[in-house]
Amino acid sequence: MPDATIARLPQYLRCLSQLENTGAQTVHSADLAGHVGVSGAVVRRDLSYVGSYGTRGVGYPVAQLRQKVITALGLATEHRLVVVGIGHMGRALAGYSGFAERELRVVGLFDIDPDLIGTKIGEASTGMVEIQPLTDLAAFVADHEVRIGVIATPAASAQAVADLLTSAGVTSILNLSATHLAVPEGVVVRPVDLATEIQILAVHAAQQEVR
Amino acid sequence: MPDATIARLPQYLRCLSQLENTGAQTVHSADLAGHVGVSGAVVRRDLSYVGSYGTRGVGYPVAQLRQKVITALGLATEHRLVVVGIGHMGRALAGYSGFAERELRVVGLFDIDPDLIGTKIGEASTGMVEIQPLTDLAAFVADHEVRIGVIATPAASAQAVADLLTSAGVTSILNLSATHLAVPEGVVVRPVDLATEIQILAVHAAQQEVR
DNA sequence: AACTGTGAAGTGGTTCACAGCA
DNA sequence: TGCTGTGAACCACTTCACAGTT
Repeated sequence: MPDATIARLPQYLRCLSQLENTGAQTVHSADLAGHVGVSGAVVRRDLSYVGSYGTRGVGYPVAQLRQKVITALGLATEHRLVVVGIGHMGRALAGYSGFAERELRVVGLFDIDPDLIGTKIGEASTGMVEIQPLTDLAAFVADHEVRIGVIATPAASAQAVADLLTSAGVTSILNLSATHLAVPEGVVVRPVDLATEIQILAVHAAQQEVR
Repeated sequence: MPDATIARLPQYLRCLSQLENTGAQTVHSADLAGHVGVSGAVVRRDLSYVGSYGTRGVGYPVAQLRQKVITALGLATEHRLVVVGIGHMGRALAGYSGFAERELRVVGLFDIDPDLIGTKIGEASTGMVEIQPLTDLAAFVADHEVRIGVIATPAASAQAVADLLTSAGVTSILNLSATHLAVPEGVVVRPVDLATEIQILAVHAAQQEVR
């Protein structure tokens, strides 16, 4: 299943949940497409990956489809993750309420700054988490069988953190640190750099200016 | 020029700047490739977009190449941007020191919360910026000819903010709000949703678990 | 008649592999 | 000999278009 499809499934899911609440029985690919901002063809292709069983001439059964998407996304089980580097970005993640509905649970927060250790952050409803010293990271990850780590540290410490995470058993890393990370075979890293995203926009804007 | 290439150019640039400081005259595609984590072929292809003039058998002249990359990225002129929605994410952006070296300048911060209005945030070195009420957004964008906007509001208000931005002249939007935005023709939106990124990692991790 | 499911074509980007040049 | 520049193959995803099904 393409990453692009995985990225769209949660959006379909949100629509499907709303539809189920309103009591709708079926939904057309075009309806979902409209809400998510893609074409009907994309929706049908995406749903074919989750093992779709719509009815030609009718549409998709809302409830069953919703269940299919839920299992495809692995929302049956909770996914534990740790966040390393509790600056503004780390805080934003720790307090992000959107994680709950995706069964993503921030179970550990880590930072090297002694002043931060012991502080509890996050939403009271979704559970506060205490910031722990970086030295406890490896043991914590191993003990709690965490497989997902977020690196929100400055670039200089990112590689060291990645080494810690991977050696402790993390297989998936979200890298917010704007550096390339070297990781062992089998570990998947997704880099996200907001400065780069804006840079791309700036180049587009500059081109538009010329035209 | 592909977006993927634009995204890599700043990374090459960082290497080139370092190399220039160390006094290196030339650099091989393989050297840059190693630092950025791609193949030499990608580097050469990318550099061909910026109008490369390396020497076969020798490599690229560091100083000239650096200049070429700088102009390709439009770093000659400063790009002004506004951030709407000053939660943790908005704060992270406002205070992000990496913007300076890319000539990205946060000139306006906006929020709807009256308690935040007037607060100044950002790094003292790169310039503090005061949070203004959302009602002043359109006028500010038009007056200061801002072309780039970042939406870091909750999903519910994102579309309204996008409408405000585009009608005031913004042509490029970074959408951190996890919703699809409908915008006029010609406006480019880049969606970034950290929850979705982690979701993709979670699906990969789950698959790995099974294997 | 209406809408799904999917081959087939198209698109954007990466990789290969090698000719071209110092 | 060594490294660049690039056509051509390749791959992943999107779009088209239409046959298939109720």
